[in-house]
Order: sequence, then structure tokens, then C-alpha cells
Amino acid sequence: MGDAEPRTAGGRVTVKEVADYAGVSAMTVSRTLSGGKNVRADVQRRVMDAVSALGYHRNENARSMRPGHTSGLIGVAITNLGNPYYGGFALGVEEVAATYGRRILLGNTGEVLARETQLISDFVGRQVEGLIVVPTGGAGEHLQPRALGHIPLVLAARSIPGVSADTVLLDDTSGAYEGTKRILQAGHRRVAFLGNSVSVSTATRRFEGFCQALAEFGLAPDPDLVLRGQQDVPAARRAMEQILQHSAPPTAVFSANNRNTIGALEAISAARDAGSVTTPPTLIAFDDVELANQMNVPILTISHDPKALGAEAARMLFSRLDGDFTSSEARIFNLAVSVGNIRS
Amino acid sequence: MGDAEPRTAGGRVTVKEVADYAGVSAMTVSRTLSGGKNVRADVQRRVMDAVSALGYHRNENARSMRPGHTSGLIGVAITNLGNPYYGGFALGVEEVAATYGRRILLGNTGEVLARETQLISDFVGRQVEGLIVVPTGGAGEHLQPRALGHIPLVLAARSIPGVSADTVLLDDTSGAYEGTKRILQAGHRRVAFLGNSVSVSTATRRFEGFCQALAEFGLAPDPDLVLRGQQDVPAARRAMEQILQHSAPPTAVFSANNRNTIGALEAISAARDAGSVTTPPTLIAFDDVELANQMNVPILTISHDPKALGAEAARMLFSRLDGDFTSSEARIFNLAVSVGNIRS
DNA sequence: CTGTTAGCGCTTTCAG
DNA sequence: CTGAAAGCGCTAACAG
Repeated sequence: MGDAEPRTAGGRVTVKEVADYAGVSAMTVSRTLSGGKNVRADVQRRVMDAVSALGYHRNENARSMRPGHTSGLIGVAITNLGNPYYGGFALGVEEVAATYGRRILLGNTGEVLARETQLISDFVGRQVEGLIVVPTGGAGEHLQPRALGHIPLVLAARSIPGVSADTVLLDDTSGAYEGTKRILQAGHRRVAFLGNSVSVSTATRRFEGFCQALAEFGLAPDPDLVLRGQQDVPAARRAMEQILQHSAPPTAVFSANNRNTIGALEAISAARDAGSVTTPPTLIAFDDVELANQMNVPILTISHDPKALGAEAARMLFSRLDGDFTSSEARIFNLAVSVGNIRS
Repeated sequence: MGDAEPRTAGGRVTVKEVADYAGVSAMTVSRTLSGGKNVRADVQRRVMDAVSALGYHRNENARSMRPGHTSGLIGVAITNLGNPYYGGFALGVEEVAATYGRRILLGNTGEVLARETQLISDFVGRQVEGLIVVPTGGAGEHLQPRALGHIPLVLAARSIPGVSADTVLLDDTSGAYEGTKRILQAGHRRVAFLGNSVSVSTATRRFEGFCQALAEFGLAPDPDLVLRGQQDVPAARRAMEQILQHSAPPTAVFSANNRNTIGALEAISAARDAGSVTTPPTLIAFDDVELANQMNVPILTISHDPKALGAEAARMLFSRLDGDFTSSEARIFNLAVSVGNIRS
């Protein structure tokens, strides 16, 4: 009896079935479920019993189709969920979205533009109320308001030339500048640079900050010591090995992201074990990396909180959705980064 | 002209509007969009022009409401996206789901049972075709088939007593057993244990494997050296500090997950810097941790691929959805773990 | 307090 | 080859 199984083969329970079971009309069920205003208490109880007996769940999709209603969905496209940084980012988005009663539709682009385009188009078709995108960096036609059905878009971590949308960025340039300056003030004069893909705006901005600080000390980057384009740990490790083998190795190395930092630390560690390096260079590491401070390699970390970045992206989006911010002008939010002290 | 803005305030473009614009009926638009069978070529072109002029996106929610159609959504509930392990897991799920043309609805439970319950109920309301859940570990009434509207469920990483569902697990017990055995064979006899929450089945299974190996060598775990319940890095670090200060410290320490491994390594590193420890204990670390092998602490890693676990969970789910597997019996998949060699 | 009607956007019949 | 009607599950608006 309590185990009633009245669903029509494969289908799910509907209001109508609940109504029949409780001996009322669909409207009474609907009303009961949305607070019970204008429904007699005993009828409400009868309805709730039916709901629980049949295992009824209101169909939110049908519900959001009615005029005035929205889907309660936010589309989030991320380049690489496998990078711990973006896991933290997604968490920040999710937590704020939950606060606003919204759910996350998540997609991973794998840094592939076509996939990003397809994903976003699908999200729009699924009636998301807004989009948060960490763009791969290619041309942004698919990010133009028309392609998005004019739903609000927030870009995160990277900006795209020609796309005018609210954007949350790290204070890349000034973080890199401050970190590099700190190392120059400590007396270093020969500083290498390890960076990820040049097409990623973040990488460019960090490189700029790096160069600015050098310039202020009357220095220019040594082309031999600038290695860019390493997108994963093995590539970063090879790049660092190359730097360590330089005839006049640098005394410090700027690493533009967490992948490069890990590769660099692996290379240093291996070289030290092999005896080919005794005094490792000082690292200026953009992004936090677990255990990096325990490696007995002098390191200056430029820290920032991925979760905070995600949370800010979500807040920016909701300020549009709730009509708190209506200007058609795009906002840019720069999340502060903090330059620590040289450790170890 | 190309910039037509015909949407009724706030609303989105509908088939009807596209039809009017192209001077055809809604049906012709619909047919064109689903392949163009039985539509004259020139009419198709006219429709496509209208679609692109108006920026039309087919409403997938309305579409999936029609008989026979499904939502194309998979609900994924994870305990902590901030843990890199679960980022990799989510990636594995996403990639396989994309292969099957499905999208991910993602929620983070934060190890809070109430949140998990609410999330899952919402997912069901949103017509997900299936669920993949890393359960927090509490009672599983909300995971019973009736509560789920009988949609397929796959549990991941942890199992729940009383819930019969397809499950993907790591080979926790045997991995822990093999790792511990290896360390005992290397001559260690005093081995500590650092674990996460006891209510998590994974933690229990790893502890069992650990004990099994000890027993085989005629040993029993020393209660003083078994510290469980550390859920984050700071707690793990404190636990390891306590172990290091023991009057008769262990020569090896089993760490049951990545949080405990990082905490332990931090504690060892600090103690070594402070001079209070000269010969660090050997670590048996369940879960891979970036940089752990470079810490100059002898370490045996019990490795496994979070992405592979996620992918397997998704495959198991789709085998149900596609009707390839219809038995009501729950399957358990154990993902192999690999025990490496003692490093450093 | 409760039920009937109508329609959200779409597509499967069934008629032309 | 094309269109009109009908209905997926739900709930405002309007009776009663």
C-alpha cells in the first residue's frame, strides 16, 4: 500500500496523478505545494500524503515554462576542471549561486574553442539565466550578446578582446609587478620567466607586470631566460631544466601559474638530487601551490583565492539578474592578490 | 536590419516568431531545425536566415517535455569541489557525459547531509535522467529509489549501508593492505595511522586494509598511534605533530587521504626545520599529491586516477540509461589502485 | 475554499 | 511538401 507504484511505464508522477489519488483537482495540489494558501488544512494533509505515497516531485522544467518564471539555472563553462584552481573557482560560483537559489549547469571546454561555442549555445537553449565563462581565448563571436540571446555574461580569469562583458580578473599585472620588484629589491638581477600559453590574457598581463618591474630597475628580460607556452607540468619541468642548464643561470625565476611552479620545483628537486644544482634559484610563484613552501626552495608566492574569484563572478552576475545593476557598460573587477614574503 | 531586436520585452525568441519572420508556420521551422526532412531547400534557407537574424535558440526545456523526450541532464552531487581529487572526478564524469550528449547539473554538498538531500530532490525535480553522488555518509533514506522517482543512481567513492545502488569504489582495502604490507616487508614495525572521518566508508575500508596487513605480521595497531577524523589540512598537521612528539615515535605513518598527507608533510617539514626531527618517518600515502615525491621524505604512494573513477561512474550510469544493463541488482566496480615504490 | 480554462514552447499526429 | 490541432506538466486568472 505504501509501496504504490502507479507510474505509467517509464513516466514520472504528475500533479494529475497526485490529484486523483487525493481526490482533489490539480490546482489544489499545486496550491498546497506552493504554501497551502487557500486550502483547507485537512485537504492539505491528504495532498501531502498522496505526494509522499506516490513519490511525487514537481517538474521544475514545466514550471519554469510558465510566464514570469525563470529556469533557476546558471551556465558555467570552465577550461580545465582538472586544475585545482578551477575546482576552487567552481566551488565559489556554486556556493553563491546556492545562496541565490540557483543551480549550476557545468561544462568543461578543455581549452577547445569549438567545445566552448557548442557548450554555450546548449546552455542558452536550456534557458540558463546567465553565464559564467572562463574563455579559452579565441575569437569571441559566440560570446556576443546576440549569440547569447542577450542573457548576462560574466567572463572570469581572462578577458577577450572585442567582447564587452562584465569580467572578474586577478590583479595580474600589479601582482606580478609587486612580486618581481620584491625580488629585485632583494638584490636579484638575473630573473627568468616561465609562462603558460601566450594567447591567454592572464599570461600576458603577468608578463607585463614582470617586465614593468624589470624596467624600473633598468633591466630588460633576457630572451634566453623567457620560456612561455608551457600548459602542463611536464612541459614546465622541461622548460625549467633548460633554464638550469644555462651557462649563466638566473638567480631567480618567475613562474606565471601553478602548473609552471610545480614543474619548476620538480626540476629543481631532481637537479639537486643529481648534484647538478646546489643553490637553487629563488622562485616567484603566481598562484598558491600546496607544499610549495615546504620544498626548501626559496619562494615568494603571489597568492589569491580561486573560490573568492568564483564567488565574485557569481555576485556580479546576480547583480545583473536582480536588476541591481542595469547599465549596459561592462564592469571589470580586479581581485586583489597578495604578495607574501620570501620563504625557506 | 541584421541587428533586429524583435524580442518581446525580456522574453526570448520562439519558434512562432521565427516562423512569422520567415513567412512560414511553426511546424516548418521545427522540421527544418530537426534535419529539414520534408522541407523545400529554399524554404529551409529562409528559415535558417530568420533563425540567425533573430538569434533563435530552441528551448530545450519545452522540447524535453514532449512525450518520449528526456532532459539530457545528469545530476552530480559532490562533497567538496575544493578538493583537487573531486575536481578530477567531476572532469571524468563530464567528459563521458559529453560523449553521450548529456550535460551536468552540479552541486556541492560540503559534507552536509541536509544539503545533499535538498540538492538531490531538486535534481529530480529538474528531470535529470540519472544521478551520480559522492555521499556524505549519513543515513540514506533520500537515496532510496522511491525518493529518487526511480531514476538510476550511481554512488561514487563511498558506499552507504542500506542503499542498494550501483557503486564505483576504489580498491581501498586491498590498496591499503598492499601498501602497508610493503612497508612491513621493508622492516617497519611501528606504523601510525592518520585518517579522515570515521563515518566515511572509504576511511573505514582503508583502515581495515591497514589492520589486515599488520595482523599478517602479528601486529596490532597501537591506539596511541591511530588518529582519525582529520577532515582538513590543519587538523591533519596537528595530528602529525602529536605523533612526532610521541615518546616512542613510529618509523612509518599511513596517511589515508590527500588532506592527511599534506598535513603530515607540513608537520614533518616544520619539525625538521626546527631540528626536533632528523630522520622523518616513512609515509604510506593513499591518494596522489603533487610535489609529495619531492619533499625528501621517504614516501610510498598508493595511486589512483580520480578522472578514471568519475568516468567509470558515468559509464555505469549510461549502461542503465541505455538499457544495456537492466538487472535490478546493484553492481560494484572497484577501481584498481597502484602501489608504487618507496621514494626518496 | 475549490475547480475550470487557457496557454507557456515545442513537436507528433493527422489533414490537406 | 506544408499547416492545424492537440497536449507534454504546470499554474495564473477567473468563475463558482
